[in-house]
Amino acid sequence: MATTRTYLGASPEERRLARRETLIKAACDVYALRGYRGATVKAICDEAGLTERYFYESFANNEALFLALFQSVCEKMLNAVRAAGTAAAGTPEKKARAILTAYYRGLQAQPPQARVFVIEASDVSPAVHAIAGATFERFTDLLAEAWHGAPMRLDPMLRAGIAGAVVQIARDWIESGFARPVKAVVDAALRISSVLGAALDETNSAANKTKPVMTRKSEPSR
Amino acid sequence: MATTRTYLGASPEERRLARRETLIKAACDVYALRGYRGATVKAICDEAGLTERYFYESFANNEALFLALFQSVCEKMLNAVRAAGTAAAGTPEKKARAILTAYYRGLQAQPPQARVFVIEASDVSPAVHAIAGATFERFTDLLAEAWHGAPMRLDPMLRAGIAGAVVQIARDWIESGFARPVKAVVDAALRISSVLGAALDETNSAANKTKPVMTRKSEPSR
DNA sequence: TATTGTTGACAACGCGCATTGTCAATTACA
DNA sequence: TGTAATTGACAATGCGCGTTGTCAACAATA
Repeated sequence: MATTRTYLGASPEERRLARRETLIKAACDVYALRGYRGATVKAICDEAGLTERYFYESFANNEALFLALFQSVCEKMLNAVRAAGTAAAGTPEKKARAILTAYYRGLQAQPPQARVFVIEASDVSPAVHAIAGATFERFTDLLAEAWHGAPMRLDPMLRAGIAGAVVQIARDWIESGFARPVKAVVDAALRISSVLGAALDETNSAANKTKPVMTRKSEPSR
Repeated sequence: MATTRTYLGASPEERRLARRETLIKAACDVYALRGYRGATVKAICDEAGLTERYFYESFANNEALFLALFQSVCEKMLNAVRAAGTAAAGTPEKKARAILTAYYRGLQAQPPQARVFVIEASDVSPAVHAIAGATFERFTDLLAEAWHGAPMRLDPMLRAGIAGAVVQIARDWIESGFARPVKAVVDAALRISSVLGAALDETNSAANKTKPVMTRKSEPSR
């Protein structure tokens, strides 16, 4: 029962990876249709046209699949957003607007996925929660950099607040069925994120090289 | 099998309500200890010293109990916060600070409950989600009123953003084990909420009596 | 004290789903 | 073409927990 032969023109590894991809795509559809909670292993396998055995061949369980998918989605989102920020020339506000517009447009382009990955993801599991947190730390750093013009140390609580605002706006927008134009959504997020410009100017005017002396005792990241 | 006798000095209704209260208190402890997901009906009943029969006598299911408890917690929180805002005299900023301080202090006073009701509550069920949403609409209205000096129509997206910021700051703070002083937390939230002052002055300078003419097409509440 | 409402301990059933196992049909290769 | 790897369909098991039901022990009233 070794696994060594080519089959249908593909090596064992190729077949395994192909199945893995098939499962991921199927899972994405099922998540979008039923939500993560309602997505049973069987439903995903049916959608993929594969059996449970091949599910467990590539993933320890449903959560592991979701985690892999979520991680990839987050990376893509961050890349798109970073690119938009880099491409945008002009005032800090224009850069920040470009970042936020890229984010919300990305959601609007994939409504079912947006629902799953923005609204449901946070409480799928601690691991997913951690990825979401790290992703939005980076997202907010990009925003701060846009407003300030250079990489920036941010107060963790302020960063959390901005991230929370951006995400909550996304949630409400998604739940409303994208009832409002992107511009209105971006405007609200932009207005809130603008405190990054002011806040940074106040507290860290020259703190991007030397660490501030009055730093807090500890910094539990999340 | 009518239920009419006094028993241990209490009428049937009194006994039923006493059991209900016992269950609610027990549930609160179990939620705090294991989280909502880990709180089985049996665990709550064991903690209460009652049997499952009496659970279903007062609640349709676990979620119904949580909903009742959550609703009461939200009401108390809003009352406390409203009182703090009313009591605080002085500049808009001082009023807003009083509101936020009351909120975060309230969380700090009950760490396990804070974890459950701030972090877990949102995704217990759609009904709970709705309560949470409505609560923070009102919370943000209080903040806006503090900043502006009078009740105010708020852009829904802006309101969502502010609410998201306040809550996300709370979440991070709780997950850090309340690592930072309340003042630092309040400062961050206050800074973000300050856009309410600016935003309202811009868009609705005299709109608290007549509805603004340029109102948006529709307003899907959430 | 006898009867009946009331309570607590606990068994029993059902359901959904994850996870593993069986077996015949299909495909590659010697 | 025959043998062994590979696959798909599907049954079988196990587990957790919600929910309902049983029955003996306890308390109140006539």
